[in-house]
Formats: sequence, structure tokens, C-alpha cells
Amino acid sequence: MDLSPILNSLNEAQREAVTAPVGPVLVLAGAGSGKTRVLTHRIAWLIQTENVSPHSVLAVTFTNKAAAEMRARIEHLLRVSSSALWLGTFHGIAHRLLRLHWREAGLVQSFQILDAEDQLRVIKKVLKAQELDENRWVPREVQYFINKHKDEGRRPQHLKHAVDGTEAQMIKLYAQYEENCARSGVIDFAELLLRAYELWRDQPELLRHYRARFRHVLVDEFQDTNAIQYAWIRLLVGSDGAPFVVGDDDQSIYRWRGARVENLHKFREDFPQAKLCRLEQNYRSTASILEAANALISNNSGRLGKTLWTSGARGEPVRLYAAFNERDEADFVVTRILEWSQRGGLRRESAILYRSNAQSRSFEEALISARVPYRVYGGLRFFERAEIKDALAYLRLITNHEDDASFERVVNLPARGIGARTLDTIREAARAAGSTLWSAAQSAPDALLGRSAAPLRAFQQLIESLGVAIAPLPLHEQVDHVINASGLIAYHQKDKADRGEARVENLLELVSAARGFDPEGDAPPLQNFLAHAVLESGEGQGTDSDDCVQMMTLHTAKGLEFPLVFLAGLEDGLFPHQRSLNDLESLEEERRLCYVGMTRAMRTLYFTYAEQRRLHGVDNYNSPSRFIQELPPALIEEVRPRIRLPHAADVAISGLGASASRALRQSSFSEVLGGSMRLGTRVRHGKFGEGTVLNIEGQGPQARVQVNFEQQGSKWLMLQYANLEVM
DNA sequence: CGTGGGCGGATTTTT
DNA sequence: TCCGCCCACG
Repeated sequence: MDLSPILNSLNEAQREAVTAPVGPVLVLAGAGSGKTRVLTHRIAWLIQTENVSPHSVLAVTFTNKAAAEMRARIEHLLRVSSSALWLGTFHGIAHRLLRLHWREAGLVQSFQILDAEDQLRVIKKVLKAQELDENRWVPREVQYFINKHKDEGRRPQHLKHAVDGTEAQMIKLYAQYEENCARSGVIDFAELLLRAYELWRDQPELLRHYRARFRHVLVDEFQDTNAIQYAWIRLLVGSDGAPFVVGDDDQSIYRWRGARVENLHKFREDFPQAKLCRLEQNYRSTASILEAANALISNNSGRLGKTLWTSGARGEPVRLYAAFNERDEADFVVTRILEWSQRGGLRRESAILYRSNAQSRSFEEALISARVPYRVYGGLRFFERAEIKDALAYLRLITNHEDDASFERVVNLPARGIGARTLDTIREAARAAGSTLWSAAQSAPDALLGRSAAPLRAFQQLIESLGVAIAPLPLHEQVDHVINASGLIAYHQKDKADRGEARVENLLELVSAARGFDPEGDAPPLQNFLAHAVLESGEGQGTDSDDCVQMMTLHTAKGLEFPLVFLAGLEDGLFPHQRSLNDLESLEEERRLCYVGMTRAMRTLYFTYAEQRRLHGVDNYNSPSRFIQELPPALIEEVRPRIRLPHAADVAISGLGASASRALRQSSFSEVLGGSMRLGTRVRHGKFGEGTVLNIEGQGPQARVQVNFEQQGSKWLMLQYANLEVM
């Protein structure tokens, strides 16, 4: 047997991990060290040399993208279909199990999945039913409470010991939410995992079956597992299984949503015989970038320890730009990107990374005015759009009449004369009878419903008849029929604005998505499609082919790489974020986030910060991020010479600590590029005296500038006449 | 029933 | 500043 494709391309450490004897293995894989490669090659190795059947391999990831990539790579390596092996996200695998064993899991066969938005709606409904004030009981907080406990494996009945009235109420809401979901036959994301865990925990024969089957369990991004995910893995693996987990404690950035880095430590305790492999050779970045990243992360405590190195070139130094404000910061970045493409680089090779989405705006404005195409990641995805969710709600309600969330969503969409009053009546009847909205509506006497009775009967008739009509149709025709017969298409066509047109297009796109959908398993395609829509909300819909500057948050950037990277907004209070400044654990997570960002860069890495930043309508004068101070000065090259700050900002920062003020004053922004005025340029005017350029509009002789004069305050001046002297 | 104005809040996000 | 949500009005 020829093993060269599996082993040849590996370095020593990677090969050791891939060929480790079957048994527990923990791979500490640094950024860019070939983590996915090790995972996929391990699977190929098991199948080819250990005679492991693909049937007995289970591999879990966190994102659909990672799962898809792994599957593609394995098929490429083995040159066979990998359909026999279970490879998917935690949620996807849990869903698969629950579909197979819905009865044992205590679910209805047609159960549907709630996404985060649906979940919030259900919570709001529960609050309303309890007549609780949403200002006192913030739906998002209730949602957080519920998910947090589910992520830790706790049911309401485990939470009897409330410390105070607030917690007692929360527990009550949690229980009521659960009842609601059970009645409607829906489960949320956290519930998928918890149910899958309880399924195995409470069904010993089932667990035995799966233990015997999945002799090889592999976990990607292990540092991101939460308590229930790890407990689930542990159940499956038992005490004598062979888990192969890959992770990096330095890239743990999801503690805030339940991820437990400690699982790495726990794994070593739970499997003391586990083989530990470290992947430290990096194939992505230059030595300069790696040294800076190593220096930064060494400030964290309690690391498992790992130092990235490369056999590659030292490369350019990491650069730092102190911008005057966020506009100057954006201009600087755009100018560098223009230079990059003038030298033959592709735009899509560059990425602007930031801490929070709000930061994208100034970059977008600068990119638009420079006519540079860009793509912002994050935001609404295809299956999350309102009109798509409306259409899906029809399909869900047809599949399962008891789905209250879907019922509420479409019962009066398009408007058919079933108003809020009627809905209240139905809700009340449902509450009294302990039934769902659908059955309450069905059994409500006409007298109770008044003039809404007829439209309501018509609606239920519509749902029933849609169910009959689409039963024999292929999937895409089912979708097509429903969006038309429900009146959704006509409803949006009536909206003459652009958005109406866009929504119709999206609905038609949904039909195409259904046409191209490849159902797996033998469940009805529609049910499959509906689950797919929730679990894979539609990343990759975007046009990857276009050559665009890539813009995203640092969190989104994890796992990606770019030749040219800008880490923007390196200011205390923004990054690290204000809410993480006072807590060591959170601060360390921010530092890891910075480390993740830095290690995205292959060739060129820029840090930028703004001395003045307008946020939520007010000017902030933050000191440069403490992370910048943590980088060895020898590795950093400041882009501009240092000159004193102008008066106005000087005053504004006087409230800061001494070192922060010093750091700010040392930074500069005074410059005239190519003879043109720049933001932050210090100027002198014959009458008004000295000031700083705050704003520039127009070009050439028509240009106007806004100058903040130290004595006279801010004024707009025509550049042509003002006779400004650049200082 | 749909929209416009007033109000409050404003990390990070996948599934 | 800006966006989303709620309520009041047409």
C-alpha cells in the first residue's frame, strides 16, 4: 500500500501525531501549524493502515465550513467517497442522532429547530403570557440564562436553589420556556446538544451501540468545546476509547459563549495516558510576525505553552500607524491597499480586522470614495432574512401544525384580518387548555373569535390544503407552490420599493436553493431542507470570486489567512474592549484575540490606532492599546515620525494617566502627502492662528477644510482663499 | 395595517 | 451617531 500521499507532506511533529498508536491523543496545534492537515491525514491513516472502517469514525467540528473542508480533503486523500464516515458540526451530528432516535429522546417526529431569533420570540411570548415587564425581565438576558444552563447541562429542576427572587423567576421562566417548546415540538440549538447528551446518558443500550460503532472520535478546535459538548464526547468515548483531539489554548476566544479552555486540562486528567503532540512549526507567517505574536501571548498566564517558529524569512517588520482619528485611520489603510494592488497584489489578499462591527463604517466610507470593492463579513445571512424565514415558517407549519412560533409568524402574513386581539384570544385559549395555538384556534367557537373566525378558518384550511397539494411534489416545487399560494410573493410584489423587489428575488432564490439541495438520509426532503436552513444559515452565498478587500471582526477571522492584514482600532477601551479591562480572565481572552488576529497575517501586518475616535456620537481620546506596549519595540516600525499633539486633544487627554498621555503625545499625525492637506495637519491662519485640520471636502481649488483653531474654535475654510500655512 | 417619529441602547457569534 | 423597537396615528 502506498502511504506516501498521507505521510510525505508532513513534518516530523505532524507525522508523529498522525501515526500515533490508536489511543487518546491531544494535539496542541499552534496557529498555521497544519491543524486541519493533521486531522484529515489522521483519518486517512486510520482507514488505510489501521484497517479502520470509515463507518466507525466520528469527526466533529464547530462550523459547517470546517466540516466541508475536512470532508473534501479526506476525499482527495483517499480518492473515495467519505459518505460512510460521520463528519459534521456538533449540532449537525446531534441533529442526526435525534432524527434517528426521536422517540427515545422524547421528541415528536416532526420536531423543528429554533434559531436564536426564534428562541427570543418564544421567550418574549412566555414573558407576555406571564405579564412580566420586558424592561425588568430583558428577553436577551433570559435567553442568556437559559442557554448558559443548557450549555452546562442543567435543567430547571436542577436549579431549585435560587439565591434570590430574580433567579427564582428566571428558573421559572426557563421551565415555562421548556414547556412551551415541548408543546410546539421545537428545540433550540443548545437543546440539540443537551438532548443528544441525555439520549446517550439515559439509554445505555443506545450508548453501547454507538460506543461499539464509533471507535475513533476526532474533535477539531477542542478549546472551543463547552461543558455539554465535552461531556457528550466523554460519554461516547468511555474510559477505554481513543479520542483524538486538536486544539490551541492560545486561540480560545469564545469563553463568553460557554467555551471551556479548561477542557484541554481536563482531557489530560481524564486521559492521563494520552499522547501529547505539539505542532509549533508555522507555515503561514514571517518570522517577524511570529516573534511579535509570541511576545504578546507570553503575557498570558496558565498557558499549556507553545512557541511558534518558522524556517521561512524574517520578512518586513510589523508596522504601527498612529492615526489622528478614525477617518485618518481608514485613509491610511486604503492608501496601503491601493499601493498593494498597484504592485500587483490582489485586493482579496488584504483584510481589515477589527474588534467590533461598528468600526467597519469608516473603512467602508473610505473604500467607497476610493472606489475599492470590498466585502464585509457578518450580518444577515440568507436563511436569516425576514422574508425567507416567513416562507420557511409556512413550510414548517405545514410539516408540524403545532409549531407555535411559525403559527404566530405567518397567521396574519400577508394580512388576512386576524389581528392582535384575535391572537390574544387564541393565546389565552391555548394557555387555558395547555394546548398549542393551532389546536386552540381549531377548537375555539366562532362566537369567541368574532369576525376573525372566517379568516382564521380559512387560514387553517389553507395550511391543510397546502400540505395536501405539495405532498407529491419535488422539493423545489413544494417551496415554489407555498410562496405563491400563501400570497407571500404577491404581498412583496405590491411593495413597489426596491426592497419589495429584493424580497421577491430572495424568495425565488429560495426555490433555487431547494432545487440545488442535496438531501441526505431517508427523511422527507422537506424536513431535511428545513433543518439545513436553520443549521446552515447560508454562509458562502456571497460572491467569493470577486476581488474584494476582506473586512471582518477578529472573531470571524479565526481560521483564515491573508498576505496583508490590518489590525485596526488598537486602543484601550476598544481593543481590549472596555468591558474586559477590569477582569484578568477577560483581558487574557482579548489578548488571545489579538494573537489570533496577528497570526492571520502571512507577509505584512499593520497595527493602527486613532488618537481621537468618534463613537456613539462622542469623541473619545483613548490611549494606545496596552497590547502595543507588550510588543518588543525592536520588532515594530512606526510609520510616521513623532510630533506633538495639537492643543485640543492635549486638553482632552489631560484626564488620562501620565503614561497614557505621554504615549499619546509622542504619536503624530502631522503630514502633507503629495502636497495635499491631510486630516490632523497642523496649520496656521493669518487671522485665526494655529489649528488642526478636522475635515476635508472636495479636491483641488474647490476643496474646503474644517480647521479646529485653538483660540477661535472650528471653522470651514476654502482652501483656495484661506492661505493656510502648513506647519 | 402600515409607517413615521420618538426613545434607548450600543462587544465578540456559530449552530 | 445610528439603528432597532414600540406606539400612535392615518
